[in-house]
This record gives sequence, C-alpha cells and structure tokens, in this order.
Amino acid sequence: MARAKQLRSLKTRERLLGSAREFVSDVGFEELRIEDLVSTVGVAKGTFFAHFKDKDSLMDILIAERINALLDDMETVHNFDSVEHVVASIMPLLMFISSERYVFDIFLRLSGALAVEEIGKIAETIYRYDCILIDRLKSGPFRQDISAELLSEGIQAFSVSSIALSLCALHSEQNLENRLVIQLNAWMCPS
Amino acid sequence: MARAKQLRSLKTRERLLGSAREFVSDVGFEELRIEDLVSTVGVAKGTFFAHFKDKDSLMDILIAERINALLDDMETVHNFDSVEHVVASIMPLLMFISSERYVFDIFLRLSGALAVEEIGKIAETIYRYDCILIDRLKSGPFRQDISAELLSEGIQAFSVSSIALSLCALHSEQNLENRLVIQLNAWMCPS
Amino acid sequence: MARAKQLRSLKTRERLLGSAREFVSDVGFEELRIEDLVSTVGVAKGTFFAHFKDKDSLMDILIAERINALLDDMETVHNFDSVEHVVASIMPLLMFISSERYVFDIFLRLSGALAVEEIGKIAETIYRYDCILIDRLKSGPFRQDISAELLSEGIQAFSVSSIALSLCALHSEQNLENRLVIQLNAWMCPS
Amino acid sequence: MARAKQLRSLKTRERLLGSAREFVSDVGFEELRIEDLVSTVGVAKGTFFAHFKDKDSLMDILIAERINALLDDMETVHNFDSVEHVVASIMPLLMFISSERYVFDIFLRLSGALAVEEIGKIAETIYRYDCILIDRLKSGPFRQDISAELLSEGIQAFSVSSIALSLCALHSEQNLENRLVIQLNAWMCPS
DNA sequence: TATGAATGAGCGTTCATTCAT
DNA sequence: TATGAATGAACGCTCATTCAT
Repeated sequence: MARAKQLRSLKTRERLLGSAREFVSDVGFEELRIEDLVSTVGVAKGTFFAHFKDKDSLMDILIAERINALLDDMETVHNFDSVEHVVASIMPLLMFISSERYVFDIFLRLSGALAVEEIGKIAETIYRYDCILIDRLKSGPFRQDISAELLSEGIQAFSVSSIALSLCALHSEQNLENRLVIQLNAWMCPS
Repeated sequence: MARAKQLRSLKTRERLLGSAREFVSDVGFEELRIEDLVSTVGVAKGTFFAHFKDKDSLMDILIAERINALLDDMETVHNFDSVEHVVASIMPLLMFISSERYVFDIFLRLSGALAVEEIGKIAETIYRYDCILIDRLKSGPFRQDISAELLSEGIQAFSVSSIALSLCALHSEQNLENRLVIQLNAWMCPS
Repeated sequence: MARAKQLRSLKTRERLLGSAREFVSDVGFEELRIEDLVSTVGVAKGTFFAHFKDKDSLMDILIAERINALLDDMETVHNFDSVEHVVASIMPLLMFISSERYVFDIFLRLSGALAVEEIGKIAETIYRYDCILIDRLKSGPFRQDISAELLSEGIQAFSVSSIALSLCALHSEQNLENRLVIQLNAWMCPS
Repeated sequence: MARAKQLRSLKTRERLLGSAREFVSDVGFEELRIEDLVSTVGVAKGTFFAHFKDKDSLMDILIAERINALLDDMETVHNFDSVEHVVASIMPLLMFISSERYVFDIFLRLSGALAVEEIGKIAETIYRYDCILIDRLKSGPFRQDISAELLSEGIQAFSVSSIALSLCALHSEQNLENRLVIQLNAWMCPS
C-alpha cells in the first residue's frame, strides 16, 4: 500500500528540489516563488503541496542541505588546535547563515524542533553540528573545567549572537570573525 | 497657530500610542493591526504614517518602553553578588522578549542600529542595558581576566541563545533559567 | 474464479458504503471526504471511482437509502384523514432533506432524472414518494376537482418551498410545519 | 470621516460592476472570473474585495439587478385577468432564474435573508416581487377564501418547483409553462 | 480491479504602505 | 497634517477526478 509510490513520485520530488536549488542560486532563498517553481518544473501547484507541507518546509530542506554540505567540509578537520582554528572552521557556516536575513530567520525558526515527532531537517543539522563540535572539542587545547557539551553551547550562543549583529548595517564580516575570536578565546581559554 | 497645530499633532500621536498600548495588552504585539488602531483612534490610515515611519517604528517604541521599564527595575539592584543573582535580575527582561516570537523577531531586527544616524529606541535600550550590566559587573565576584564589556557581551549572547531555544516547543521557561545559570557560571566564573 | 472476484468486489463496495454511512452519521453528508473514506477502508482513491461513478453517485445512494427508510415508515400509514395528518406524515422526510443545505442541494439536483436511461436512486424515491402520496390522497377527505396526481405535485411544491425557506437563518423548524399546514389546507381543502 | 469616499471609490465600483455585467452577458454568470474582471478593469484583486465581500456578494447584486429589471416590466401590468395572464407575466422572471443552474443555486441560497441586519439584494427583490404579486392578486378574478399573501406564497412555491424540474434534462421550457398553468389554475381557481 | 500520483484553476486572504487630493 | 482608496503579489488551499501503470 505504500509501495508503488517511488518511481514517479520521487522523480517529481527531485525535479522540484532540483529546480528549487537553481532558483536559490540564481535569485536567493527569499526570492524563490512557488509559482515560478511549479511552472518551471511543469507540474501543478497542488503537486507541490502534495510533496511539501508548505514553503517553509521546502526551505527547511534546502537550507539543511547547504548546512550539511558545509558540515561535511567541517568534518574533514579532525582536531581543533586553537580558538582561531575553531573560528576558521565554522566561519563558512556562519557566512552562509548570515548571507540573507531570510535564511537566518528560517534558521532561527526551524532550528528548534517543533515537536518531538517532527524534527525538521535544519534541527537535525544542528544536532549533527553539535556532535561534530563536541567530538573535536574533547581533544582540543581548551579549558577542561567544563564539559565539551557546554563548551559547544557557548560556541553556538556566540555564533548566533555574532550573526545577528552582522545582519545589522554597522557590522561587517571581518568584524564578525574578529569579535568571535575574542569572545571564544575568553570562553574557551580563560586564563 | 503653529503651536496649536503642534499640540494637536502631538495629541494625535499620543492617542495612537495610547491606543496601541491597549491593543498590545489585549491581543499582543503580533496581533496589532494598523487598521484597527486608526479606526479606534478615529483617524485615517495615512495619518498613522505621518506620525510613524512604519509599523516597525511603532513597535520599536512600544517594545523599547517595556524594556526601559524593566531596566528601571534592574537599576534598583546595585550589585551582583552571584551568577544566580545576575540571572534573577535579567530574567524579567528575558521573559518579556521571549513572550512572543514576534517580539523576539523585532528585537533581533532592531537591536542593532540600522544606520549610524538613526539609532532606534530598542537599540538605545540595548546600549542602556549594556551600561547597566557593565557597571554592576565591574564590582561583582566574577572573573577579572576579561573586561566587564566582554563579560556583558557573553551574557547577552547566552541570553539571546536561550530565548531562541525557549521559543521552540520543547524548551520551557524553567529550563531557560536553569540553563542560563549553568552557562553563565561557566562564562563568568571559570575555575 | 470470476465469482470470487465478484465477491471481493462486492465486498469492497460494501465496505465503502458502510464506512460512508459512518462518516455521514459522524460528520454529516457535506463533510464526507473521499480521501478520508478510502483511507479508512484501506483502498486507493481510484478504487472508489471504480465502484462509483462520482461522489454525487455515492451521495445519491446514501441519501436515497435514508429517504427510503422514511418512506417505509410513511407507508405504514394507509389513510390521510386530514391535512394535519398529511403534514405530520411527511415531516420526517422534510426534516431530513432540510437537515443540511448540502443534502437539499443534492436532492434538488438529483431529484429529476438526468436522462431517461439513468434514473438515479433519489429520483426513484421521488417516484415512490409520489406513488405513496397519490394512493393515500385518492381516498382522503380532500378536494376532488383535481386529480390525486396534481394534488401530490402541489404538496411537493409547497414542501420544497418550505424547506428552502427553513434553510435560511430566519426560519425555524416549527415555522416550517405551521406554514405548511396553512398552505396545504388552502391547497387541498379550498372552501 | 465618511465623506471623501465618493468620487474615486464609487467610480471604481461602477467600473467593476460595469465590466462584470459585460462578462455576464458574454460568458454567463457561472463563467465570470474575479481574476479576469480585475485585470480587465485594471485594478488589483485586493480592490475587488474592498468593494465586495466575496464573489457571491457580487453575484447577489448582478442577479438582483436583472430581477429588478424584470420586475419593472412586471409592474407595468396592473391587473391579472386570468391565471394564464399571471403565468405569462412571471415567465420572463422564471426564464431568467432557470437560465443557468448556477443562477438558480445563487438565487436559492441568497433568497432568504441570512440575518435580519444584512438583507441581501436578491432577498430584497423577493420581497418586492411578493408585494407586486399581492397587489395584483387582490383585484384579480381568483379565489377569495384565502388571503392574497397566501395566494402569492403558492405561486412562488409552484414557480420554484417548476424551475427545479426544468433544470433537469427531461423537462423543457414549454413544459414549464404548461405545467405551471395547470398547477396555478388548481391553486388559484379551485372550482 | 486496483493503485496513487498528479491535476487544475480559481478563490480568498493578507495588510502595510503609498499617493493623489 | 489629514484623508482613505488603491495597491500588490504571492500563498495556501481545495479535493473530486483522471490516468498511466
């Protein structure tokens, strides 16, 4: 009963996702229009909503994909040898999330699980990100008086805070990185 | 004559603000509609926009008012004798900002100055908040290896991060406070 | 083998009908959704349309069933001894048809034969209703200057008209019965 | 405060109505599309909904207009000298209402007042129709044992019933008129 | 017979904001 | 300053029906 689904359905879904990816790289996340999407793919609007609950749900998937790609890169780094190293490793991720206010908004909205049973894709990446960080932090040259888990929480808090600031007119990308290095040094290597 | 006009103008503005405050306390910030507001006050829509640049601008004022009232309370505390004390002092503020996702969104958007010349009201409260914190932190029993300014930045980062989490379904208010105590202990009193 | 298939087919049809009856008694005719129906029964949407021409066709069957049950009751009355008696006898039927605007709509749409060859179930009940009425009217204490057939037409006209009115907000069930007694007295017993 | 409305607003409303009338005469009531309407008139969709509650509300106005025009004609007849005369007088109206099933549906739905305070336009025409009928019936050569009001109710009941039948495939316009003459003779001139 | 993905086309909605008067 | 009509553009929705497998 849940069998014959795969072939056509999956293909349609992939076509929608593929086209959506193109739109995003062309005009950005915020400018993606469902209407354009379905007309480009050549399916009915109803078909879109049969595959995705709503626009946010599509965004959740697309943004999570990008985050996961960045996490893949991050995972190739097996050790953090300094705070600067940590910051350099997570900067691509922060750059992406702060690339559009819209992306940051979606990220903030969907980063927490809406309900236990329906963990979104972005929420999953947060978890994965946390795991990666924690693993690398355990063996790093950082303070040992608190757990790696807590250490990770702090990194995320300072990251979000920095992104929020960077989305205001006065604060540039360079400032973001500098500020973060200072803050994380104070957080991770108190003298 | 010009004076009289100014007076009337001020009165209209005040009536709009007063009515807006009532709407907010009745239905919350998010549910405030310009349309309802002007029809209650008895002026035209255009009049609203003659007095306020846009809806955000009104929200900026209303939310800043509330924050300032909470900061007034906070100012009556002249010393922080522990991290718990810090958390207890700032909790009312955090509760307010996390009371509605909409308030948090506005807060995040307007907390940074949009441009040097047009510092918003919320941005001013952030500055004031920062000053209050820094002042109290200087004399508190906290780590001395970093500046009070940096200490304050961390408090704000953990606060924002905690609020964001608390706005997700899985995280309650109690958790917010507990989590914050743990985090700020690690931040402010590294052993 | 063909028999077995036929049996299974009949069973599916019966299951669909049975489940539909439950839905109707739970949520009413209008709220019945084919989607809910098939998922409850555990068959695909297409299967429904293999058994029923369209949704109206199912409704035709379900509504006709109910009407026939009410006609069964009506048939136990063998004589009409007054207009009040007539009205009391047909009231259950009118109550059912006016129970939902949707039922009335379907009834109106399907009460006339769409084409000679495809007389619907409801159309058949109309015919049966007419026969019952005509039979009872022949021996009743009613005007004799016109045929029982015409008498019956009038009863139906006044009935439909009364139902239409009762489906408007201002008119209640009680009014329906009162109005009908007055009208039918004038129709059936002109002095 | 309710002053400056008239000029532009009324003109826009008239343009919408005028264009709607054209659409209706071109493609019929059912085929009128709000989207086509606003794009033809050159206003935004929001403008339509600022002037009319919904599509039904527009239909109510358009159909009521037509009915009123037919009632204007009917009003030029000051006496009914026979049942045939009555039928001939109301036939244009019946023809219009039965011209599209959609029109009949709207008519049935909106002919009753939804609530005391919001009498629709069609409901008003029904009232007007009733008044006209009653007035002419008083002096006609019809039965005197019942009130003109009741007489009118019967005419309307037989009319609606006849229209409903005529909208079924088997029944033509000619039949409608013939049937009605027979029925109304029995109703209005019982021997 | 059975499947279930896809269709389709329009409606109503939203409401801050603008602009001609 | 004040007015208020008009804008706008996309979203979500609906859900019976079809059709290729």
